[in-house]
Amino acid sequence: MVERVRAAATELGYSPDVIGRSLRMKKTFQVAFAVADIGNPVYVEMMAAIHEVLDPHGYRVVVMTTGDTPRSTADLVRSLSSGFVDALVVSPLRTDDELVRAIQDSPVPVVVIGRSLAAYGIDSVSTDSAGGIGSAVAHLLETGRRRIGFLNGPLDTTPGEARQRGFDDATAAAFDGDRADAEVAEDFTVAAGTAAARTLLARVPADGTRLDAIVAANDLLAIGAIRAVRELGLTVPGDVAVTGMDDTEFGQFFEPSITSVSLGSAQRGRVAAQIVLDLMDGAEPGAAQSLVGPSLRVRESTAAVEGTGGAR
Amino acid sequence: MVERVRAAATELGYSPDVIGRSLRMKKTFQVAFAVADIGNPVYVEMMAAIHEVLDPHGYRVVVMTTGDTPRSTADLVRSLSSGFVDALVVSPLRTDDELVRAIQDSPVPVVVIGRSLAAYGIDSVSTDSAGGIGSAVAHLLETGRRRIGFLNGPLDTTPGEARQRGFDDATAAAFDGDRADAEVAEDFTVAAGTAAARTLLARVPADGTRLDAIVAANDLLAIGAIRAVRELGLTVPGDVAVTGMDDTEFGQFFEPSITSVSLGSAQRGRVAAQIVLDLMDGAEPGAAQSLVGPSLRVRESTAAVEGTGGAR
DNA sequence: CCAGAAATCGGAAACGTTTCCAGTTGATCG
DNA sequence: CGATCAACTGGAAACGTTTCCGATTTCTGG
Repeated sequence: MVERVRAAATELGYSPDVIGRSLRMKKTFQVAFAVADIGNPVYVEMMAAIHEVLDPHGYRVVVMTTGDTPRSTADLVRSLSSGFVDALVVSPLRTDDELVRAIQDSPVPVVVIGRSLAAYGIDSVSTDSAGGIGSAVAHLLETGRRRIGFLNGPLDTTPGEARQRGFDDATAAAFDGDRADAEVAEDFTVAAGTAAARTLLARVPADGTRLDAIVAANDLLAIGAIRAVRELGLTVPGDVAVTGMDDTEFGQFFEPSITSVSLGSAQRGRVAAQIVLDLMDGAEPGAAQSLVGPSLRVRESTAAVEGTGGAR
Repeated sequence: MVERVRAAATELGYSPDVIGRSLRMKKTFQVAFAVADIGNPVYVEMMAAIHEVLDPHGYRVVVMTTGDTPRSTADLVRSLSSGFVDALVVSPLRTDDELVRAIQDSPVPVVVIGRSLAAYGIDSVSTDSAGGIGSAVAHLLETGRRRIGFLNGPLDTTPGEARQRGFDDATAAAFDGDRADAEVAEDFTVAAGTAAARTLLARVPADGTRLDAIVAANDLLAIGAIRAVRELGLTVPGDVAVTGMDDTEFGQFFEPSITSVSLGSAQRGRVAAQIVLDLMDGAEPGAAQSLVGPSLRVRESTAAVEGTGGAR
């Protein structure tokens, strides 16, 4: 009997109404993914990974944009109380008390991708971007570079802040912060990177040593840096080595291909999605704290220079 | 009184339950966007544009992946009958009768981005990618190129088929198809582009004229082509001019920056979203047929060569 | 001051599903 | 053959909202 009904159901093209079902079951089978800028390749990668994990479990992914203030992100988190999703994955650019409180008060599970909020009992997936910058610096020193410039994005963002700390720590450890110089670009774009890199390259330090390496806080800034280097008639990696961060397709296909620190965006997305599934399955909130380690992908833009060791 | 209630509502952080509301109003305030590969920059751009248009009207965007067969896309369209969205925007790689029928039978408005389905009474937003290829060919001829190769992706896809037709038409019109040669890459990627471009460049035509221009069916293939050209010790645009299609950020920042035919992905997304809004507002289905024209963005990769006119 | 109209208000139905319970049927064992 | 128990079946309640309708109150004009 039951199979005859099933047969008839498929025959007639009947599928149960999701809304009635949701109302009764108090479950929407939807998960929201919220970021400031859905065009950013890093977030696209995360979204694709989240979708990939959640889809087989019957969950749909709803895209939301947060705006770039913690305030608007908090508003969005509060709007979850209207009950259109079963959980939220959010990657905020900046975090403040209001946002933390909104997340803590959320009626549905929330997982944060970005900085660890373990201290507040919030499930989060973080990465060690500071350490990633450190590994880029180490790689440059190992391949014979002597004087390193840092091209960062805005310092009042979570990534900008962490990466700055990473650079300062790494250069302090290596040579007391000497032979290191930093410059902040307007934002994480190629154009801003070119502008800031020009400033960085124009500076002549006291001891007269020229920059022979630039660590950029993401791949777009790295491309900007390469442009600025070439404007001066210098070559990459011959005169100046350049590293990026995020390991985007962009950087892989650029010429020269760009040495980049992968922060495992797809992996972070997958992990966050898995935590969300566990949470909806009744796991203890605030218990999941995951760290996805950075890994350096060495490519052409930091090739050691024959003979001279890369310094001049 | 009503305002006191409103005040109390915000005070207590109350927001009406979306599900109950949807059940009663028979409206979910959600629109689905379905494509085969959400990682593709073109689709990302569309999605961002759709989101941008729909968000202010209170609609959420749900991401779906179709798989790349018309069959799985049709299944997805049929699944709309469960009523989780108010409308669908879909951009199928391939179209067949089953898909057309599924769309016609859909209980909610569907807008197709891709090939025009006006003949079937389906609202669609299309572009003239064939004409776009034509304008690339024309530009190359105007800047003195003499022998043109075409680097296409799979011919059994809607874009691949249209672009091939565009190239054949344009070269037939210009010189009876002489001095033109085509090669099909495995798919629309850099690696496949490099491989196919090698084959293309290796061919020595009867009259001995070497290729001095390559028209690629998208920007990734164009980058692949540039790699293959450089492998032979030739330069772009000096020896060989290269054009791409889609006008991605990728191509803009590549060196040389790539001349590309913009198909207005963002614009197509916006238009589709607007049609969806009209349809949900009671507009006549099947009436909206929009064409977003291609436009050539000339950049470094097709710069005319001084003196020689680019031919050798 | 009253009749009628307008505005306001409260209650009930409806949306489509799942879940629960009571009632019925069928089977098994004493 | 009868009693007990299991399995199955059908009906009703519940989920949270909006909408509709009738009833009550308020307002307006004669």
